[in-house]
Amino acid sequence: MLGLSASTVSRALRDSYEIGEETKKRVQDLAKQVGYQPNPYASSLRNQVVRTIAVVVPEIANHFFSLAINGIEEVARQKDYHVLVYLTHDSYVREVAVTRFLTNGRVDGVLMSLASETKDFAHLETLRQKALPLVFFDRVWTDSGISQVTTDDYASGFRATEHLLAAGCRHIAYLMVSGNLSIGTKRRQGYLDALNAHGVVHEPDLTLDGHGSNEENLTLITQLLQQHPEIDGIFASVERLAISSYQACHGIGRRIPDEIKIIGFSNLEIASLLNPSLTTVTQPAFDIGKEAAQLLFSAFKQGSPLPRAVELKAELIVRRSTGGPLLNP
Amino acid sequence: MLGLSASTVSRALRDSYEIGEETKKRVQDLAKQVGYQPNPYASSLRNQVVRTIAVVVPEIANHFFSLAINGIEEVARQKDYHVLVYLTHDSYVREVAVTRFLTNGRVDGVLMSLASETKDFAHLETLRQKALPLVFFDRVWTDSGISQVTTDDYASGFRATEHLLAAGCRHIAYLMVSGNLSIGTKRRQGYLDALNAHGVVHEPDLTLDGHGSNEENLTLITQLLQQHPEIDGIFASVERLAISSYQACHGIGRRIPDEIKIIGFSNLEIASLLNPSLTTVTQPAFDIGKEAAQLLFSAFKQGSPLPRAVELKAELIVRRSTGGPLLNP
DNA sequence: TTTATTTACGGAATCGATTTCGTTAAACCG
DNA sequence: CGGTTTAACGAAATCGATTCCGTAAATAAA
Repeated sequence: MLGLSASTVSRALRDSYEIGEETKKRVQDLAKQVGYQPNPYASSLRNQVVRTIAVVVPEIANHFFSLAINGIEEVARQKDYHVLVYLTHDSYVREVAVTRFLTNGRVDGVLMSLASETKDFAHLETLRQKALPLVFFDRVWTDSGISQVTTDDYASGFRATEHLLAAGCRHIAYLMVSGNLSIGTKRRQGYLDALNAHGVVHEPDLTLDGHGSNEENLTLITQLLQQHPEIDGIFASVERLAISSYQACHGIGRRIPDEIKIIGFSNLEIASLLNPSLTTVTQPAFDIGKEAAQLLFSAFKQGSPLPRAVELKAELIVRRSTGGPLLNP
Repeated sequence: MLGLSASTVSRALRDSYEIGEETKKRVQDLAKQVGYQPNPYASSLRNQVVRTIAVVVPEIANHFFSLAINGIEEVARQKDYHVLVYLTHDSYVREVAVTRFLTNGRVDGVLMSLASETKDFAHLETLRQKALPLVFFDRVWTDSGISQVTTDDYASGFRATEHLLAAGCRHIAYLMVSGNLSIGTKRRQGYLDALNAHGVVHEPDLTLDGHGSNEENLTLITQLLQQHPEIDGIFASVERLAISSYQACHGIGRRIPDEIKIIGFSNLEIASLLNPSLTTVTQPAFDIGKEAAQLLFSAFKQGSPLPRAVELKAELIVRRSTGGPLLNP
């Protein structure tokens, strides 16, 4: 439109020193006027940079993950990056499929929270081989030497269990989703060590693996409570299982906190409005997302900085479900 | 690696009839072996198709939207499409900025739920001009002639109000987030018509615009309840405001449902576990997402099929907060 | 005044995949 | 057996933006 070559236009738009001031202005003004926007994929082809990252999570209808994505999006927006979201629904097969099509230059980096089914990590080695930056958050591959952002899972598990013990519980059920992942093992180790530290015998029968659907979990928990009427405390290591526990107790008329006390990892902002209000171990989900994204972006800048493992602290919020006050935060 | 030209390889991988069977097999086998994946952006440059859609929503830490995204992702995955997620945080400026960088071939289509601030739609006209397929869901631009998926907002607003009236309420507060958007006006019209149909006078002072932060809304609602002690019912037209209403009532010791009854639009799967359990108008969020995505994909196939307006039905689930039974779904 | 630099821009190669247009050799037809 | 068709493949153009390389004109240095 201005009788200039494509190279001149390109340089003018990128404010190159090679272009005269007047020409630059004419180009930039016209570009603004006609709303010109460069095709991002054409430039990615030259630059080998797409300004896009992938977020791979087990689920999205979950407070922890939606808050984490919120944090990630915030950082990405500031850096002018775009965010692709993929859900694995906790399926290993799906996770492998997703990682496969991320290794084609589709994204500059990946933020990932592993599926609970995942035991084998070969698909993640592929990312490393292709030099695709990767940062885990929450559900991490611990000994991978890959950057990760987690919560103080062991300490939180210990504190949560200790809190139940202090509230008088002696038969504490432990509900988890994955024996493979760090969040499974670390929180569980905290639970075991706390029992041990307080001289309470660990009863393996009281551990339940709730990796299925919410309906299945509700059935399993109900059965567990009926088969073991001695259970006087439940430690739900993920939010979904805390909710299912409430439903199970309501269903069979078990009174919380009188007959049974419940504590759960959760980011429900309405935990205080539940009946009764739920004592939670609340992870800084938004900050975990932000921190993970920042780690990823720092990996873009440097060649490859030392992989870092950041651990943020979770907060124990005592409410009515473990005998806390009727009115609470 | 096989001494073949790029054109032959490309054709072999796409199973072209122009390539000999034996050559095809050699190429395909080697591709599998070395894990070859074509660069999606290079092919998008030729095909003018990126197999990527954008989802633009006000927020993500919200049951309705996270469920809708879940539905969208499900359809996208089946069609082998990728999903970019953008958050507007209900900001008009942000929404305009997002639409701007979607018109560069970055995506093949857009699914959008409008920011509550949005009153002007010029930025969306741009999408139409650039022939970028667009489908609204939930928070739609009603008279745009653009495909949209909504809930039966008017009928739901009417039913919800009628339910409060039947429960004995005579001074019903209406809490909303946006007077511009259809979900604001339609639900509100249902509320007004229901009052009218039952001979109850509408009190304009009892309508509150809660477009700010949760903290601000909590303050506003608390003030409203204190200034109008006659209020015996609250109709929260979005989830966030229902939660803030609970907090306000708890905060100033207003007993639900004895002194005040509350009904809210909500997709909280734990509405039944709240104290007291919350009567909800529950939208089929997952299906809305699916339906919207399917509309978008059908627009890809056809040149441009007639814009369609799909309306799904919301469900009124009566629980304790409006005097329903103590045990409920 | 002649040579060396800048300044300001255009041409063409490049990124990776696809596709149009040839081209060669074998197969087929009358 | 000469001419035509078909099968199977390669060369080069293409998508849009960027950048290396070149070059003409203007300016500065010698």
